[in-house]
Amino acid sequence: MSLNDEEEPGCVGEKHGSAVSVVQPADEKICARAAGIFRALGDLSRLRLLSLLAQREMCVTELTECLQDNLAAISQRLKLLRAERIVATRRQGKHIFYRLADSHVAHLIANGIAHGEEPDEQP
Amino acid sequence: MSLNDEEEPGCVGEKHGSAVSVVQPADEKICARAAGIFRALGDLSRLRLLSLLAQREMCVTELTECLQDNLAAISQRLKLLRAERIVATRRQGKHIFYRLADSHVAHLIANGIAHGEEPDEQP
DNA sequence: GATTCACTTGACGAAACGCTCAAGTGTTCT
DNA sequence: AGAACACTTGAGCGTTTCGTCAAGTGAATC
Repeated sequence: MSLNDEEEPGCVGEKHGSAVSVVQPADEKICARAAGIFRALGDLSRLRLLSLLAQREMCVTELTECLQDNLAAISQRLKLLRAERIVATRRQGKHIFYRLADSHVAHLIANGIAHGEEPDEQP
Repeated sequence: MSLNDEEEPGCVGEKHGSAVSVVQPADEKICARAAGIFRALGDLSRLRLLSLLAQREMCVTELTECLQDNLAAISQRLKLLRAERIVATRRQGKHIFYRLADSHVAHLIANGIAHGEEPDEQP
């Protein structure tokens, strides 16, 4: 006989081979958009940049100073973040100011970093 | 004279070249951990998988059915998600059940997908 | 204890990514 | 108009990532 308490090895009470209670993943387009955002946030350099923009609006030169990095590299990162509509821009004379595009993105970043702060959780 | 309303082109009211009000990015380790999590979530296949685990615990075979994909591919994805401590496992006889590792991760995923649902926001 | 089921893992090639350099655009100042 | 400033962009290149295949592990069953 079987050693475990379950009546059968079937996962959800259904026979294994049959696709009876197949759970559907979230809508494809929605998932793709979400994955795009997560991918954009999933790079240390970009996330550092965003953690600055989460504090306040900044122009590219200022970001370059704060991050101590190559101007072109930062511009490339901003380009990607713009493409994912994670940041928005505003021109003022010679400067172009970047900010987080919306509050939703801001929350996502804040939550992610908050999670990063935690030592670990295991209930 | 200048065409814009600002008194000077300086970004934050400070002269541009000087690093007076240099904002610091979030702590390095924390950022790195957060970026790691975001990177792991930033892949369509993995996010689809996680959107299933957000609904309930599942074993690998069941995930394979739901996602209609190669077993080894899914196992590799799970390996990565395990390494980032985004999912946790539980063995029961021959089956290994996967679930989201903690509620924080669950929220992050839910928020990301919720954002993906929105048409757009521009205040 | 040998076989089957349910996975996991290592290796390899293809594709995606991120950085750097050099050149280009747009705006302001002289 | 020309020079200077503040970026942006395209191309090239080394690195990383992903999926696939074949082989390996561990628990249950025969």
